[in-house]
Amino acid sequence: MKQYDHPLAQDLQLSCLLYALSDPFRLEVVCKLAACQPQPCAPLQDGRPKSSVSHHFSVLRKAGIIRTEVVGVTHMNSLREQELESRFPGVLAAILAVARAGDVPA
Amino acid sequence: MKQYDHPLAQDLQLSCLLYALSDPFRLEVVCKLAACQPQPCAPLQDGRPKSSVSHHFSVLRKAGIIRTEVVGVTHMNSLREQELESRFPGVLAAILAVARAGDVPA
DNA sequence: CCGTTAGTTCGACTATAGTCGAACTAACGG
DNA sequence: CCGTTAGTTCGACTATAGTCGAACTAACGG
Repeated sequence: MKQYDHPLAQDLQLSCLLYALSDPFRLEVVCKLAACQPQPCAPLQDGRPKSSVSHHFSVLRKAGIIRTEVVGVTHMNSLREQELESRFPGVLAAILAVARAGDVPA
Repeated sequence: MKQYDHPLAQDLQLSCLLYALSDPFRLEVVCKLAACQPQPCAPLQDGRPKSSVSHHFSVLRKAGIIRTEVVGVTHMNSLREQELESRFPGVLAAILAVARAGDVPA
């Protein structure tokens, strides 16, 4: 399998970023990635079928939020933090801070 | 017409806020409001039919981003900046800063 | 009162996003 | 090679969001 295409930081759209993060599952994935990078998709599935998970990762990838690298048989995901920070200063950081704070486990 | 109901700051959801701002028209409305508050809906219509505009204002209202007060025959909208800042510190400010920077008129 | 202004609500339509099973693909491991 | 692991792609379905015209509503202004 070839490596993935990732959009250039300069081509990213704020609307797409916000949209991608407005889904609770995707936001959670991003939070978990922020806590532990890089990570394959599997541990983040949270009980969903692989095809759904794959869809969400693809949305995050197209929004420029994550980078996926094929390493052997696993696909390692990481956040494009520096690029996002230079393109959208403060945005991801503020969102992650709030999302983490809301993560109080019941 | 009665005044509107606005959700309490503590009940707001980050996902809803991000979702509301992920629509380019709504983001633009929020930017314009940030520049000039309070403002009625009419000057922000941007050529769309009233029913569409009303829908978008309602989404922003339900997400807790704007407050609408009925003043005579007009409905004055303003951002709930302080409340959003205390509920979601830094989020709106960062998004607005980026959105404004991208507002380079052609 | 009656017209006007400002915006909402309703309903029908369209488009898009998410969901998931099934078939597929790519690379590793023995 | 052949099975396994990890994830993608496809296609069908469902649900939700946005769009807009038409009818409505609330308050003002004369």
